[in-house]
Amino acid sequence: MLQTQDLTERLEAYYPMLSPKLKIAARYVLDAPDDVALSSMRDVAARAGVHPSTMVRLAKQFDFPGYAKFREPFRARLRARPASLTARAHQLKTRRASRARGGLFQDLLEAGGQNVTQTFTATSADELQAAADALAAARRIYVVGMRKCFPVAWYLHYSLRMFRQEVALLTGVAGTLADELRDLDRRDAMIAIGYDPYTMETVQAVRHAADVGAAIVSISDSPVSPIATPARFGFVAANGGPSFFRSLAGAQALAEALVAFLLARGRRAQLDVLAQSEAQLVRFGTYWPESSTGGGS
Amino acid sequence: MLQTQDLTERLEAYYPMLSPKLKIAARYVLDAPDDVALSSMRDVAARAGVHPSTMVRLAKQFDFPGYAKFREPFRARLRARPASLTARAHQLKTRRASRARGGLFQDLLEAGGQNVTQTFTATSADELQAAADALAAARRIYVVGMRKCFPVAWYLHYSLRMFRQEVALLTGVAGTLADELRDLDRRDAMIAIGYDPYTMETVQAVRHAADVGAAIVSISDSPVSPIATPARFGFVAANGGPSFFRSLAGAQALAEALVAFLLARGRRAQLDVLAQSEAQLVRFGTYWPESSTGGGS
DNA sequence: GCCTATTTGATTCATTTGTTGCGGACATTG
DNA sequence: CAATGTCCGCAACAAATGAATCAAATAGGC
Repeated sequence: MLQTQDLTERLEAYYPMLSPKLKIAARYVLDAPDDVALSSMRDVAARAGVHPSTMVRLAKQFDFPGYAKFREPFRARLRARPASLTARAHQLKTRRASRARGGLFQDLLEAGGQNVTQTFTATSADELQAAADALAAARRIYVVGMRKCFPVAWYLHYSLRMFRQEVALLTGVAGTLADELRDLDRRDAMIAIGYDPYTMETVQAVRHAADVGAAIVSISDSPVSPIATPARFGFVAANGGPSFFRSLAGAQALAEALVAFLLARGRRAQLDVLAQSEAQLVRFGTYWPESSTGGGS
Repeated sequence: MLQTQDLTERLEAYYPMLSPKLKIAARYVLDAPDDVALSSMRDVAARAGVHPSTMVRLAKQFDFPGYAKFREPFRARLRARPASLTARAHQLKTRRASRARGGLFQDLLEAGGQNVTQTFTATSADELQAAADALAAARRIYVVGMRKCFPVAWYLHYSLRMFRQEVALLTGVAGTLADELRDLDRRDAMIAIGYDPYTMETVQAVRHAADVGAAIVSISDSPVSPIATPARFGFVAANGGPSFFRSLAGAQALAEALVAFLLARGRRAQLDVLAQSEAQLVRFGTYWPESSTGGGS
C-alpha cells in the first residue's frame, strides 16, 4: 500500500535524519510533487539542484527498489484527480452562467452522487456475495420489474443472458404474467425490482415466487416494502432527488454490482461464454463497424 | 499558446476526417487525456489498441513536430491543478485502504459515485437547458437506444410519456425500425443513447434523423462517437468500472437530469398532466394498494 | 595526525522512448 | 488490369532515461 499520503508523510517525518543533499532532494519533492510525477528524474534533479544519483538514493532510502517505483504514487495521485478538478471548474462556471437553473443542476449533481454512494453504504459485500451465490445455484433466474423499474430489469436480463442461458424477463405483455410464471418452482430464483408505488404485477410475482419457495433477491426503496418482505435477500437503493421522478441510478448501480459479483464468482468458463456472445454479435453485424475496442458491453 | 482545450477541440473537430486507426487513437486521447500526460507513448498506444507509429502520425496530423510536443499540453493541464484538490484525492485514497476482501465492492462503490459525478461535471447546466428547450419545441420526440442502452431509452420514454403525448420509443421490433422512423421530419427531435460498441440500428436512426434535419440529443461515451457527431446536443456519460459490462448509472443520471430540466421548464400545466396520469394509474388499480404516498414515480 | 564510515559526484551500462524509413496491404482511379 | 495513392505495421535507429559501479570527498572518532 504505497499511497502518496504515506509517502509524503514519511518524507516529512524522516526529513531531519536525512543527509544534506537528500534533504534538498526531499524538500523539492515535497514542494513540487507534480513535477516528480510529470518530469524525468534528471530534470527533477536539475531543478532541485541535485545530482541525478541523489534522486535514486532518496528513493532507496525509503525502501523503494528504484526511482521508478518511487514516482508511481505521485503519478497515481494525478490520475485519481479527474472528477475533482473539472468538477470545480465546471461548477464555478455553471454557477456564474445561470444561477436560476444552476440550482437545479447543483441539486441533481449532489443527489446523483449521493444516491449511488448511499446505496452502496447501505449494502454489504457479504450480502451481495450471498445473493450472487444463490443466483448462481438457481436453475433459472426470473427477472421482474415493471413500469419505471423496467430499465433495471431489462439491464439484469440483458447482462445475465450474455453469460447464462436460463434467464427469463417477465414483462406481463398482453396480460400473460401468470403464463410466464408457470414453470417457476423452488429450484429457481427471482430478482424483483420495485419502488413505491409498487406495481401490482411485481408484487404478485414476488408473492407467487415466495409461495413456491424460490429464492428471491429484491431491489426496492425500503426494507419493509411488499417486494422486500418476502425476499430472501433484500437490497435497498436510495432514490432521492429534486425531480418528481425518483432516481433509478441507485438501483441501476446496485444491479450492476450484482452482475459484477455474479461474474466475478464464475470461473474462466463464464468469461469464455461472454467472449463468444460478443464475437457472435460482431459476426452478426450487430455493431457499427468503426467501434474501436469491440470489448466490454 | 497551445492549451489542451484548443487541442481537444481540434481533435473533436477534425475527428471525422481522420483515418480509421487515427480515429481510434484520437478517440482514446480524448477519452483518457490524463493517460497521455502520464504514460509513455508506447503504453498509451497499447492501451488504445494501436501501433506506436500511429500516435506519432496523430501528432503530426495536428501540426506537431512530434509526439513529445503533442503531449505537452496534456501535461500542462495537469500541472495547472489547484492545490485544494489534494485533500479530496487523499480522502479517496485512504478509503481504499482496506481492500483485501471487499476489493471488488470498493471498486464498484468508487466507480459508481465517480461515474455519476464525472458525468455531471462534464456537462453544463446551459447545455442541458438548451437541449431541454429543443425537446420542448419539438413536435414529437423519438427515443432510441438498443441492447445495453435500452434501459435508458425506456426510462426516457416512460417518464416523458407521463406528461407529454407525442413520444415514441424506437425498438426495431421485428425489423420495423425503418417503419417506426417513417414520419420523422425536421420538426421532430430524437434522443439517442449508445455506448461503444454502437448498435447498428441506433447509428442508422441517428443518421436518418440528421438527414431529415431533426434535432438530435445524444448520450454516449465519447464526444466523437458515431452517435454524438451528427447530434446537435452531445452529452458524454462516464461508464468506467471494474466489471466487464460498462456502467449505465452515468447515462441514467444524465437522462434523469434531462427529464428534470424538461419538467422544470414547463408550467403548471405539465405538472397537472402528470398528476392526472398518476391518478388514472391509481384508478386503474395499477399499483399495490398499501403504497404509502401514492405520489412520485 | 590517521583510520573508518558515510556521503557525494562521475562514469558507464542496459532499457526504454520517440522517431524514421521501408515495404506490404488496400482501395481508388484511369 | 495496371497504376496510383493512402494507410498501416514492422524493424531499426539515436537519444533519453533510470540504475549500477566506482572513486573522490567529507565528517567524525580515536
